[in-house]
Amino acid sequence: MNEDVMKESLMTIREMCDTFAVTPRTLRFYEAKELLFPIREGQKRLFTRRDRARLKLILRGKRFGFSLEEIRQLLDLYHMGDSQFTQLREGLTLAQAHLAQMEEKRAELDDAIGELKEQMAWAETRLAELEPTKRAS
Amino acid sequence: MNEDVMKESLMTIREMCDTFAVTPRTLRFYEAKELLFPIREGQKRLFTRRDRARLKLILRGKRFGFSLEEIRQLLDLYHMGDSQFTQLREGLTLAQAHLAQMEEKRAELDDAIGELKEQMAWAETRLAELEPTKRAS
DNA sequence: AGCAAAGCTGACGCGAGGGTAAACGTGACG
DNA sequence: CGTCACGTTTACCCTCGCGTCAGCTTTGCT
Repeated sequence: MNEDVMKESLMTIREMCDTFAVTPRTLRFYEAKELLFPIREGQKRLFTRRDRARLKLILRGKRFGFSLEEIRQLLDLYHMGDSQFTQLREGLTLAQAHLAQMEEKRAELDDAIGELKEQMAWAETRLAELEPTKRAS
Repeated sequence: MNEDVMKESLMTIREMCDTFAVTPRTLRFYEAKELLFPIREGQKRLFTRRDRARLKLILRGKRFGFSLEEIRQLLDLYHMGDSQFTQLREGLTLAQAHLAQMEEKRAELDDAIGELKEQMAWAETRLAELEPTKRAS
């Protein structure tokens, strides 16, 4: 029967959490935000292949700094898209904007790291000045 | 009188905002979090030199990725510190931890940027494959 | 006296969940 | 059959760094 097929393709929330290193709370949160659509067996959620694919994309999107809302739109594009072409083009446009943001962020981070290092060097100099004084007195 | 001295050393919330490019809300928020201690003339806040010095450090700390709570602790160390030595040493220790975090963050960001670029390149390839197909059909 | 601008307090909202409680289900064991 | 221990569900408040809104007083200008 298709029950066997289902058994292999459906995962409980626990299995999902172990597989993807997220908490149950997170999966329920994503469901509430309409990012995932697990089916229900009684009260329990059962996650399909589709949910797993979506979750992978969600986690990847988060690493790229997309907001959950942006990710939801991209996922919707993916599954509702009449034309793969349009999906790809819109996805690319969004990705380009985000790439720019990420590179700007990295530049700021570099500046901050440089400035912090300077401050630390200064502090160490002061420390070196103070320590002998302490010993001498 | 010392009123003149005060006038020079005290700033209204507006002047503070213009000087430091922050909103009134931010200054009130920092006061609520005990990062700033403006004096009151009636119900109006008047910010002292000390507040300005603290605000500078707050904004710098934020650029370094410190939380406001961490910044508060550092500022308290600064003003309450019996020994400058201890202040500097503890500050340095905290700074070292943060520097490590920042560099880790930058590494992750670099990875994400690289991965995103790969994905974009792949998407462009697909687009290039799809576009002629569209024209040919 | 009237009115606008600035300032004040207090409360609620966001994003992306975390934490905890209370209730419900389910399986194993005696 | 009871009950013990879990696992899962819904549901509500907490976080952080403010933004935003409503409603109040205070101040200055005409």
